[in-house]
Amino acid sequence: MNVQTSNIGIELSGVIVSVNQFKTPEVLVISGDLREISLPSGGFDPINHKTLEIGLRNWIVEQTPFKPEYVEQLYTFGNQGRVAIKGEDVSRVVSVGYLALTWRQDKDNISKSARWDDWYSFFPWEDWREGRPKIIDENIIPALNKWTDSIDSLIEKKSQIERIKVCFTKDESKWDYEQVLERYELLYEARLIGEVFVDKNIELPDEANLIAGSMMKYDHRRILATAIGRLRGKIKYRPVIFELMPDSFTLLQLQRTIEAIGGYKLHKQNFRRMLENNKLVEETGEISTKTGGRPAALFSFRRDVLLERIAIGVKMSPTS
Amino acid sequence: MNVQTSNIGIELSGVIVSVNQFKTPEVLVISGDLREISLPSGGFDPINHKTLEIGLRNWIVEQTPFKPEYVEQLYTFGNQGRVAIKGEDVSRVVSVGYLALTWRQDKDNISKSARWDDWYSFFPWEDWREGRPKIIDENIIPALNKWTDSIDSLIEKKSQIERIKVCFTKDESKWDYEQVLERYELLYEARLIGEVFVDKNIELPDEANLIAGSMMKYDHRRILATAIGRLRGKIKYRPVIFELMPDSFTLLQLQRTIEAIGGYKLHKQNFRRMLENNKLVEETGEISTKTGGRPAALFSFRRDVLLERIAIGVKMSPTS
DNA sequence: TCAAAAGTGTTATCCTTACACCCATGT
DNA sequence: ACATGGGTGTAAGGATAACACTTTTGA
Repeated sequence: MNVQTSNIGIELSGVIVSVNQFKTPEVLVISGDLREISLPSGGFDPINHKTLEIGLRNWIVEQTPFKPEYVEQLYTFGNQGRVAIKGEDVSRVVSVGYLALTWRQDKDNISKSARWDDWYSFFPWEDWREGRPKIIDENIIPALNKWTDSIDSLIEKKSQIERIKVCFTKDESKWDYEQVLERYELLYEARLIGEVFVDKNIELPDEANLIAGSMMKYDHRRILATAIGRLRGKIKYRPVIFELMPDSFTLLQLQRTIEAIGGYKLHKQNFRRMLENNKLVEETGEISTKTGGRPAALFSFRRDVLLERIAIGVKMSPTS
Repeated sequence: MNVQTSNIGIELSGVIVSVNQFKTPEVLVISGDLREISLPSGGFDPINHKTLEIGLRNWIVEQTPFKPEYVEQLYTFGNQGRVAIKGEDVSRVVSVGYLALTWRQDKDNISKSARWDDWYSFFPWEDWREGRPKIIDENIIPALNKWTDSIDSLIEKKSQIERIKVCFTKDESKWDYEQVLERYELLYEARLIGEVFVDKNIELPDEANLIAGSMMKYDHRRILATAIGRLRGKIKYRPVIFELMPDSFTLLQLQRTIEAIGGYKLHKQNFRRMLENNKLVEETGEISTKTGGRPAALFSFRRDVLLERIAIGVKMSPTS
């Protein structure tokens, strides 16, 4: 068998997601010595890890006070940038990214090195809940235009302008909320993502951080972008959203959680009608008085739908 | 960085798909010495392969007379079963699966070791175009029942029976065409998939091949199952189907190709209306007289949709 | 009394699904 | 003439998207 067995390292990284107070989508990060932010991660150990997923779970338990239930593989990255130097060996690192979902009650940070960060701090252009983010037209588009201006090849220039139009369209109705990775890659190529300079061993310009969100170590921000895009797509056809909810919740809490993930607002009545049509939730009979207004009926997820029709999710187009 | 850099091998495998004569979904396979069937594959070489995908493409070009354009990563498998022995080293093999789509005209096999196989020869229970496959009720269900009968734990037995009900439901309207991998895994656990015996180093019972389709080497059939499920899901929301079509085609040819992938028949008028609604195709103005009946208008894919609205695909529920 | 959230009514439009029938060509 | 595939009309039912308004609580 033609399989190379040395000079390759496999890193397992987990994007652990939780929505804080049904409002802020957060990701569990490790902050290192130099204020570097990274995902919980570690090498795959073929002797002690029966499977890749078990390996990842081990690292999460070791590095954080969390033990997620729902875990799904995202993507395997084998980019050139990632090289590990160990003694004399120069080895490539292949990175397997995972997505984990969990609900949590406490809103505090949870240990010295691990904490929860708003994922939009890494992708400020992805949160459209309060309308089109200003950063897009004030910073990103001008910087992208400056970049395309500097491209010599006319064909190349035209195709990049087209790409910008698709990724950051002016027409709000055409914004594709799932293209998180595509937008990240575009900004990366345009050198607006700070990680480019680290990857290429160039000095970091001052503006880099300002324009395009907080940096992460290695390719972890790329993995996070993949996770957000995947999750946004998945809630539309699989009922994964309930992994992020407590056992019982009000309908508005559910709506706000979906909005936090999707990055856009939903229409209340239509959202509730959709829930009814798909029979996704059922009343528990209890009532919550702590919602800040009129007391709300509490609902819980109908676990049966997992068995009945699997192709059910939260299909909703953005509306306010 | 805690990344293990030895005793791991990465294998790249490609599921190269083409639909023969708008009818038979086929996968490019390599047949080895002992009539073993495998996917085009090889090890990731961190020195010569810039990225995983480039590595895979290299192997495909080396092992087959094909050069696919559309390539997408499927999943990374790190199962225990896969162990490589090289000299004294015992190493784990992690397997990165890819899906490639291509159109081809010739219906013949293409070289001594590489050939096209109907993918349903590996998954005969997945082709519902002529109704519910007989193999399900005649072989699979009885064998699965025999298996659950032999389970001691009552809880375990109940949960496996539930799983069978979901995977191989009697209610045709609830058959989930995308759950190809889930059904494969169930059959694997029930020991109806021949590969189990190879993986566990047990002698192969005679019936194994008969019940549950042709075998493949290593975990290649699992990768193929993943590919089929992914492709079936993807054509519903991305216009990937056109990667499998020639530049111009009749509407029935397009319909038959989708049916081949999906494993079920579509309703002609509704299918055409959907194409119109989504503006997926446009008339070329030409007419084909070689279709066997009344001459048909030829259509081509409207490439613009890739730029316009990306969330367009072929959403169709099964109907005859 | 007012802010904040809960909860209900209605309508136009579009998509889905399901009917069934006629048309043009080659053999 | 008939088999084969090409191509169209119509209608019921349901989902979507957009309107706005009333109700109940806590501060």
